[in-house]
Amino acid sequence: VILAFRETYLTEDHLLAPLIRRWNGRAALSEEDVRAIEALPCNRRSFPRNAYVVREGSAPHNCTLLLSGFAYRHKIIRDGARQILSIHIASEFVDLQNCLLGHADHSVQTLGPAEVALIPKAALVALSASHPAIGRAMWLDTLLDAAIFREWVVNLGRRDAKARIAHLICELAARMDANGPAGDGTYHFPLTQEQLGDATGLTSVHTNRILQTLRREGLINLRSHSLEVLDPERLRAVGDFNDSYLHRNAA
Amino acid sequence: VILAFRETYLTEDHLLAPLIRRWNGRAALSEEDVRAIEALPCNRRSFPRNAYVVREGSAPHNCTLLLSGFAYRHKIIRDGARQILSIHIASEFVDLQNCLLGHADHSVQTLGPAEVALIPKAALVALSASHPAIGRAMWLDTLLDAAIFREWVVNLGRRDAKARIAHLICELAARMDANGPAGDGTYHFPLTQEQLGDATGLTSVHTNRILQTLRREGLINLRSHSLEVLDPERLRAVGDFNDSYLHRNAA
DNA sequence: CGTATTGTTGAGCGTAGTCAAAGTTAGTGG
DNA sequence: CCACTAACTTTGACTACGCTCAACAATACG
Repeated sequence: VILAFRETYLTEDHLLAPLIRRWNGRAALSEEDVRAIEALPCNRRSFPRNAYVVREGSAPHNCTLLLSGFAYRHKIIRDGARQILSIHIASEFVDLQNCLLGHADHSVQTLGPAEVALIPKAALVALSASHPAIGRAMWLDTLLDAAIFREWVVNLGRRDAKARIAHLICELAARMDANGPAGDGTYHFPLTQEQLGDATGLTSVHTNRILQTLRREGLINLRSHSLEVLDPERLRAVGDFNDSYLHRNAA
Repeated sequence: VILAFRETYLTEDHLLAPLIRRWNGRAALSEEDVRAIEALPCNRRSFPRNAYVVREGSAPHNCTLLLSGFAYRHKIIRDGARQILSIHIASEFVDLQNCLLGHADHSVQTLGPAEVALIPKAALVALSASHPAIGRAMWLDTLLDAAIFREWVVNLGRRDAKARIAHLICELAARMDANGPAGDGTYHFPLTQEQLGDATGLTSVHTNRILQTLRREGLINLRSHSLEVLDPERLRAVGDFNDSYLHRNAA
């Protein structure tokens, strides 16, 4: 609404419109920038649930923008245990780092069915060099990614199981609120309890027990793939959640 | 040696020479790029041990390049517990993210005395826009940072105490090897056991016990601030360490 | 040389893990 | 549409890794 004047030259039905909208929301892109993004070669692709988008060790030549659905990144360690590194929602890149890194150091998988746009990494790198505002937007995306990783380090290293799970729920809710207009505290929550455990460094059994106490205490209602945050303020307190690491005002 | 032809236009005694050398080591910078870096406004500053370089919540207008010594980044959570997020060695930026993020989401502190170069963040941002190769180098620095954070997430989430500590030691040794020509398996290791615990999500008491078993098993020799890696291969096995996440060949 | 910091040890405890089984839900094919 | 199956969730009993608290020893430093 406020940004309407900026958007006169946006093509709403372009495949990359969600990306342009997200970047434009923090610092205005010039019309030339927008045209250059719209001119990127890209392909739409659909994935079923649990499909691998990127495999650890591979050398992808595309970057993947998530258009709809959810995806997660993870590493498998020697003994077969899995650690989830991040959860991604629509309009985010799931593997922007592969623009400059030669091989993928972790895998990316869908949660539920998802649609993506594949963009050749060479085209993105060239664009970042020729259009400084876009280069800056990609760099900032990387910085925001890293800020979330740092908070996860804290979550795993220094919070107990209940706080870890509450924190993760708060983070996802906050990020989804930022994307859509949100409102009623109800979210699509696509993680199984096993995946939630793999994201928080816990077993699925213990995750289950903690979720029961969060339910019993009237903080959340989570069943099937639907999450209801009943008492956001207390949940944030339990999870020691402070959204400043998300840098919502960053430009 | 191999890069000698590139380095004819490098000024070896410039304050930012370590930075130029590091960046030049992965992808050749043009003479114009090097001149632009050398023209950056910057100030040398010395810090004593345990000095705060950046405080969480502040809005710095400089970025800090570590010239000598060590520094670490950390967050303090509500109950006072500390989580160390990363350890930095000479020639690395300790807070490059503050170029684009408005406020620091964590603190940076020295280990031992350290010398730094302070560069106005506005100058770095401008340079990244006007010189694509430099913008790319900064973006890559951020990506490498993030890759290490991801590995730490795995370390904290899915490895037991012994593997966590072994892994951290392997990582630091590998990064120091990459910097200096290294060789004999002896390193300056500036962390106290309490700090080592804060980096691995453990208490100092348990860290102490684990270090004793690593010593007893003939893997390392760590006393005072001197680390000797006695059996690198077995240490890597114990720590489930694979250096591919460090992307040593990235350009 | 004295004091603060860092490292070491012991005893007891608690959070989270393991293993195994049963219950529930969702998805698939006849 | 229902039956069957696979995936996911829940429960219980037992275990263990790492924490807490407290005291003491060694080292570094002014």
